[in-house]
Amino acid sequence: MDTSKLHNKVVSYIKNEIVQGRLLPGSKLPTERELASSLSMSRNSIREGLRVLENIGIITPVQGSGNYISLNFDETMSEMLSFMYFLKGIDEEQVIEFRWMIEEEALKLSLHRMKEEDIKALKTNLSALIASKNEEEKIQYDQMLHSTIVNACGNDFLIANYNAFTSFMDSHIKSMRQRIVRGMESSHLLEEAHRKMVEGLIQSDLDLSLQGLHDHFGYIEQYKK
Amino acid sequence: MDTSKLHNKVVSYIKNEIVQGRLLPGSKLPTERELASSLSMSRNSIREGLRVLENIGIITPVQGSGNYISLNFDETMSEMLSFMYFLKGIDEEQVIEFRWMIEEEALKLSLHRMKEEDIKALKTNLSALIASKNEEEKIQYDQMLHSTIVNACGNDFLIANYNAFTSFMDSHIKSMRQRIVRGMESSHLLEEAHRKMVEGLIQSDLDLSLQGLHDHFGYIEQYKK
DNA sequence: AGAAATTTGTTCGTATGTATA
DNA sequence: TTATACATACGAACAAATTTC
Repeated sequence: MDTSKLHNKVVSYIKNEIVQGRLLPGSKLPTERELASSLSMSRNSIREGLRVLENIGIITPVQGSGNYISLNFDETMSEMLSFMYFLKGIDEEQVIEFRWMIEEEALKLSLHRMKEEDIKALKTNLSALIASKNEEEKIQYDQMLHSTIVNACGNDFLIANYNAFTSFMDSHIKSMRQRIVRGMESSHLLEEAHRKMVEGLIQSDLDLSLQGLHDHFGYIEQYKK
Repeated sequence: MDTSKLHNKVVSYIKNEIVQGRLLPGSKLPTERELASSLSMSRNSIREGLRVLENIGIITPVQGSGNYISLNFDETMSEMLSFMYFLKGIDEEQVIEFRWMIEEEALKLSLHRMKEEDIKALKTNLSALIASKNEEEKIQYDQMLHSTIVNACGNDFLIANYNAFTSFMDSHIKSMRQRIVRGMESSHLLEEAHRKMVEGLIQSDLDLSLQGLHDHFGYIEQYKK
């Protein structure tokens, strides 16, 4: 870490306190004045460091009370992805392509790692998806179903990536899910794709699951040749 | 974006300037005093906002000169991944698993997207890997070869993820590459794995490429059943 | 080459709004 | 309700690095 800037002193200090187990989620940090005193730096520099920690998702400041350990990185990652999207002018095909990749790999992992409650949740989501009448509901249950699958995969990096990406998609390309849902010529095809995914997961049938995923995203021809 | 805090004013202001195309990479921001004046806030608050922008990777401050648009998110992502790694106590198998997933998907994409120069670079890397005598060199060329493949895949999200992850691995689990290299019982196996990957890519033979990748990471039994 | 001006880095002091006991 | 503790915010000043003349 860059130690040339003074404000990074408090960043690495707090990080280290967390790593050492002396600060846990919910813990209250020393007051800004105390930090300034103990680290021998001004309160302004302390505050600049705290803004970095806040931005990373490590702390949450509460005026009048104090700074608290929070530990939620998804939002920051999502913000960065959003900005990348704008700046690089990334086209939507790349977005779908990436989402497809993540979900395919998650599917492979979840196949053998799903717990009873995950399967139960999947069945519920699928039923709700099929039962839902309007597009808005379909989109909602579609999202929940995919999220359930990925969050059961057991790989924290993959999960964090997906959650950040999902949050990014929902805030900046809201219409994407809608277009995917509409892209399935009839709602029957959409239901069928999800049914395959869920059935495959329950029966540990990878090919069936992947076929469902393929049906779901398959209208992108560029990917997978 | 949270607008309750004053310092976020400058964050959204600069972001918007970039999105509007009025600030490009390399552009110099108005001075802190100018920003303070034009946004009607103190220099201290401006600076807190600039620390956020710096942390995201949007600007790079230069003492005595100014703040400049930079746009490199890899480092921030890498830092967050690092911290996730520490905090969640993620085991190394998950790390390798995630890397494997990324590389496998990148391989599939690169197979049809590699340019002449990429193939040339691959051949060079492979030769250098085979020719290298000591372990340190092997590790270096191993890294370059994998990086070449991923960066040819054409998906910016995947590439950003890989670069962040690579940077994270190299700074926190330096020994991982070493162990992979040593994990191949003889250096012949390591060379063979890479040869398959490169040959497969050149001949558009996906199975051969994937087999090479599998040989490379295959000592993890948990993944891929 | 060197001095002056500019700009970020850092500090101190002060005032205000919010939370908590 | 009051008092205390705390984060939020401002302004002025000096140090250090860079740019300009």
